[in-house]
Amino acid sequence: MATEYSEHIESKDKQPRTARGLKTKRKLLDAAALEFGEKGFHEASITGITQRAGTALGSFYTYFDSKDELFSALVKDMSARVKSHAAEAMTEWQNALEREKQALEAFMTFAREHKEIYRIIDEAEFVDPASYRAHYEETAKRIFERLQDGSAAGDFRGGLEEAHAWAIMGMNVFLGLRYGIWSEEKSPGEIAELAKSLLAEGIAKKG
Amino acid sequence: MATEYSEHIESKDKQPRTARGLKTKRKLLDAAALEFGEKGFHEASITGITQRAGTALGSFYTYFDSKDELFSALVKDMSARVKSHAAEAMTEWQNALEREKQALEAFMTFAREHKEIYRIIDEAEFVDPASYRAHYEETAKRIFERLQDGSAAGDFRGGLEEAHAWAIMGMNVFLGLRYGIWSEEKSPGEIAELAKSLLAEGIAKKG
DNA sequence: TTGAAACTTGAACCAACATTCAACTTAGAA
DNA sequence: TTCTAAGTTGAATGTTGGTTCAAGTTTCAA
Repeated sequence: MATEYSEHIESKDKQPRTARGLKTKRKLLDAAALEFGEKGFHEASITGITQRAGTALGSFYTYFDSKDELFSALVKDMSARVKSHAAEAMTEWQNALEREKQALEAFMTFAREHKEIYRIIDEAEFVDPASYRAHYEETAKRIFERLQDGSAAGDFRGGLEEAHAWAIMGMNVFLGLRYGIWSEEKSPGEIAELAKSLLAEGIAKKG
Repeated sequence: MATEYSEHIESKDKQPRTARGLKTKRKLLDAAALEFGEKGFHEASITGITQRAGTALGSFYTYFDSKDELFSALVKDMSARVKSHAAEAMTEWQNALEREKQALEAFMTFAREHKEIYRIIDEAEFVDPASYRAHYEETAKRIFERLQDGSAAGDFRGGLEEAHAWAIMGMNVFLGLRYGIWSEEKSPGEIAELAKSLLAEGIAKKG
């Protein structure tokens, strides 16, 4: 899983200046995502990261100021990647409801390919609370905007609030955890379809 | 907030045998809930806990085998308390939809009074994964049973699955975080009503 | 009243890392 | 080719904080 780490990951004056340095930094970043995903922030060690990366312990500090700073960068990166992955998956759509389905399906697919994501973002609640909060607030805002679009387009009813976005986000996160990470007994498509119908008409008996 | 800690908290041979011991243990438990809730597992220290409790460092080990064991007990206790608090709030109900509303409202009220709960249960993902999983699996199972009851009673449609329960749980957890812990700009009643209508009829435009 | 069990105390121990650093190697511009 | 900046290395440092323990105090049943 080759990954592109974006600018926010670069700290002030620790940018690699040669091809060799760039390669080393990328190895460290990828190793760190694995290590943190597997062991969690506190159980993970710099030694473990540099061992996975195949570099010396000291090299870590050539590119990062601290363990916290690295983790923080990783959280922001993960957050950005979920976002862009979902965005890509929602290019063509005719119906706002269908679009929500696509968003969940894309998220679940991404989660299956990057099981570290839950551990890293969840642990940010403790290690980097600001990023944790920012991640969910931004995600909710994005969902809310889609809801408003949907209302304007006549697909959704009016009067939808920020809270509806939070409800949907919570639904997505938990479905992703249960059916993306803990087990794969149901496909993202199935789960997304089920969520879509819940969103469309609720679960009350008609009549 | 005086709390009752239930049996699972007692470890094999470390039960207090006198009134004095019982009192000390309870002080430690309450202090721990605060300390963990405030700082999280790793930032919290035994020293901090015993200081809050007003006991000597060594006393901690008269009642607990380790920091992990204590945390584990606390997670199970919190989980049990959320459960029983919700159960109490759902005594009288005529309609399954109304009952779900009551469950969420009770949960949010509980969360506001015990803001530690999120940090403690969330951090269990790292410190005591088995308890974390058990908490959510049991909660989902309980919701699923209510859904089946509701279908049988003719309030909910048929064909509801475990995944619906997970979706509802996720919704509740995130609404609780956003409007119970992060801000209190909306009352539990308002939020619960909003969730009820989402659950009842979804958000698609009728017609 | 008394003595053994229960409980309390906090200094000392110890292992686990995060971080530093000075010596060394490599890259690549001039 | 040469020379300096960039990068690499891993042993050593230092701190933090969980856990132990031996000496003291309190409880309470007999």
